[in-house]
This record gives sequence, C-alpha cells and structure tokens, in this order.
Amino acid sequence: MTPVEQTPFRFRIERRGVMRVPGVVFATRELLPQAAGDMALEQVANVAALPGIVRASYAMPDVHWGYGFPIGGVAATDVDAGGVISPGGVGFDISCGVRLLAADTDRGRFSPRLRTLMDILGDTIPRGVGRGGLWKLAGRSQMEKLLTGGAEYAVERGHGVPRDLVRCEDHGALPEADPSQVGQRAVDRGLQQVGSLGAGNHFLEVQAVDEVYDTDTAAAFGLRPGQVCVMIHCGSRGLGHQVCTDHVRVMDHSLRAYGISVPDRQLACAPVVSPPGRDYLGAMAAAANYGRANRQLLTQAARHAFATAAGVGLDLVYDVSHNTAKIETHDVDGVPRRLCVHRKGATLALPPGHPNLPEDLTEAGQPVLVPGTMGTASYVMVGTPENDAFLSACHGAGRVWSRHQALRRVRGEQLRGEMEAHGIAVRPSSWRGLAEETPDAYKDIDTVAAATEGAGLARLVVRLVPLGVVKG
DNA sequence: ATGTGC
Repeated sequence: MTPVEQTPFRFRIERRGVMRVPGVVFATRELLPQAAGDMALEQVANVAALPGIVRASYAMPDVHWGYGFPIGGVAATDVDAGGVISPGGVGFDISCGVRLLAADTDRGRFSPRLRTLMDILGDTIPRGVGRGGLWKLAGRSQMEKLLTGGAEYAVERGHGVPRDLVRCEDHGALPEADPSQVGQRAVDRGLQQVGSLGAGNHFLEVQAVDEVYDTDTAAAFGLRPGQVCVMIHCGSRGLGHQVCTDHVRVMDHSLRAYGISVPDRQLACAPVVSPPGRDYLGAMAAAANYGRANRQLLTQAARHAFATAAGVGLDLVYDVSHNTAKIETHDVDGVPRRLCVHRKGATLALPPGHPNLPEDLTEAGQPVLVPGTMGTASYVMVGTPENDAFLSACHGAGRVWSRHQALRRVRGEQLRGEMEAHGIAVRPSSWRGLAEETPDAYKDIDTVAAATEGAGLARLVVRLVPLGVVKG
C-alpha cells in the first residue's frame, strides 16, 4: 500500500476495487505506518468500502493498526442514505478520552510538595487490570442513571462541581444513551469500576506548562507558563469492552440480512437506521457516558490529593472523548447532511465560533488534548476552521511496536529508574505494564503534534511536560 | 483496550 503524496502533510490512497471513496492520510512520510506487518493503511482502504461513507476514509498522523478500523481513523457515513455504524469504528474502549485540569500553582512553588502528592496519588488512584474503582454502584438501576447522565450524574451526586460540566464535551453526557441496550454482563463488569484508570496506555499525570505557542488562546483555556496541571487518560473499562463485544457479535450475524459485504469481518456494521444500528448507538452512548463519569470520579480523587498535599485547587480545562460515533451535521458537496462520524483514536476539534462550544470558549475554540507517551511531552491544541476531516484531530502519539515487541526489549524496573533519574516520579501498577508502555514503542509526540498542525487539523497552544506519572 | 489468548 503506497499512498500518493499530495502535500508534505497529506497523502492519498486512490479509489480502487470495493472502495467507495478515496483514503486520505494526514501525516509526514516518516509518520506513515511502515513497520512490517502493520496493516493500518490497508485498513484505511477497507473502511472506504463501508456503505454510505462520504468524502474519504481519513487517518490522523498517529494512525496505527487496530481492530478492523485503524486507530487514528475517522469515517463518516450518511445516516439518511443507508450509512452504517460499526463498533470497530469506535473501538473496544468506548469513550476512552482525556481530561486536563489546571492547578492554581506553578512548578517552582509546588515542587517541594510533589513527592507527597505522588505518594497520595499512588495510594488512592485505583488502577490495573480487573480491579475496582472509587464509586461502587448499588445495582442495575443506579447504573442506568449513570449510563444516562454520565458526568452530569456524577456531579449531581456530589462528585464534582457544576462548572466541570461546562468544560465537558456534550456537557458530560450523550443524550442518545439507551441503557436498556447495555447487557447485564456489561453492567456487572462496570458496577465496581467507576473511578479507576484501568491499564495499558491509561494514566494520571502531573504535568507543567513548558512552552506557550499562543498566549491569548492559552489564557482563554486558563493556562500560563510554568503552571502545574493534571492530565487523566482513561476509558469505560470492562463495561465498554463488553458492550463492544456484544454488539460486534449481533452485527456480524446481521450483515447478510442487510445485504452488506465488507472486506474484513472486523468491520461488522449495520445501517444507523436499523434495529441493530440503533441499539448499538444507544449502548455506545451509554458506555461513553460511563467513561465520562469515570474521568469525573478520578478528577475528584486528584482534587482531594492536591488539597491534602498542598492546599491547591484544580479547575477543569476540558474533557474530550477519542473513541466515539456521533450523529453530526456536516456539509457534503455543499449540502448539509446528517452523518454518523466515527472517531477511533481521534478527537473532535471545534474551531472558534462553533455553536457547540461552551460560551466562554466561543472566541478561542475547543481545547484539543493530545497526550504523549509516558515520560514525554503532551500538547494542548485548538480546533481550526480549515479542518478538512469532519472537525477531527489526532489523539496521541500512536504505537509503532507491539506490546510483545516492547516486552522483549525493555524491563519495567529499568525504565522506572531512567524516568526517576530524569526527575519524573513514577507510580506503576505493574512492571510488565510499564515496560509495554516504553516511549520507544510510540511515535514521537512532538513530530505528531507538528504534523497535526501542518495538516491544518489543529493549532499548537501549549506544550506540557510530566513531573509525575501514575500508571494504569 | 480487556475478569489480557485459538
């Protein structure tokens, strides 16, 4: 698969075979997936075969191989023209996402309290595979309230302040959630996990603003040089995973009934306007709300730790989901169409003036949160009007080594030692998990962020560097 | 990503 270079930041995969639209990869030549056996670009082409897909099958600069769809992929289908929805286009970790909190202190003033803070965070942030969370729900009926209300329900129950919700995508809750489509097994897995990081690339990081590229926009986001921040990256845990599993199975069986053929079974899908499509959309939105409530609970734990360690408060800058399918209206060939926009490892990036922005960010635009790899920088970017990918941007660095490869090359104990030697406090949940997340296993985040700006997807606002990592 | 896998 060799895409054609159109600009230094935009590559095109021409239509052929069953593709209904071309593929467009926003990347530099060096960021294109190149590892032997990495099928990400083939996946971009496969996605272009989905019924109802419009304009192009897109990939962000952090694109890499995923389940059916590439991670870092964006695909929109026309809801009113037989367009499909696919669980593989959202991913197993539904509404995995990132939130950024800004502390009312700066790096120099805070540094004497950092170690104490990290110890408290290390003791109080639930993390690791299969373990429990901060908020045990009473049973299915309370779970249904959470699946409907998302972060709003968490705040209503005292886990946060109303201002938090203003700074959450969709005010913290997708309205199309249908808890009745979340199976009992998914509910059971989720009851004990609200307020937990999970594992893999999930983390809670204490960071500092290292560089400011756009002072006015940074100020509008509440960010200034040297400021201490907290970045939380987590998803919908076992509940989201089970929702994906359950609905992939249903759609795999219903493909024939809708006369859909896809080049890869992992692209199982159904028309958005069909019982399996509607059911998945409702279950996916419910799981997304679970992910948002999860980040809200972890926010409260971070606030408690900062208050205890240093008497410092934390304000929410923004919360974005980067694994979703959402019904949005966009122009296609100059005509507004209702589209089902799949963003898998890609975030929404609203430009200045967009009606869905919180009032106090209307002039500035949406904060686009781009977490780096453990021990490396992270970025806050902002949406731009010239975004050509249904207002989507990258979601992080993007893997280049498999977990298996990382384990062969790196030892967790040694990695922690190296990070501590660089002045970054590390509180891991397992040595193996730490080794799998070695920065060497990922693309360089500085390059990815620069390519995202070069492609016109979003603009750089600030660069953050880690002071301490609580690892899932 | 995931009570980690054909």
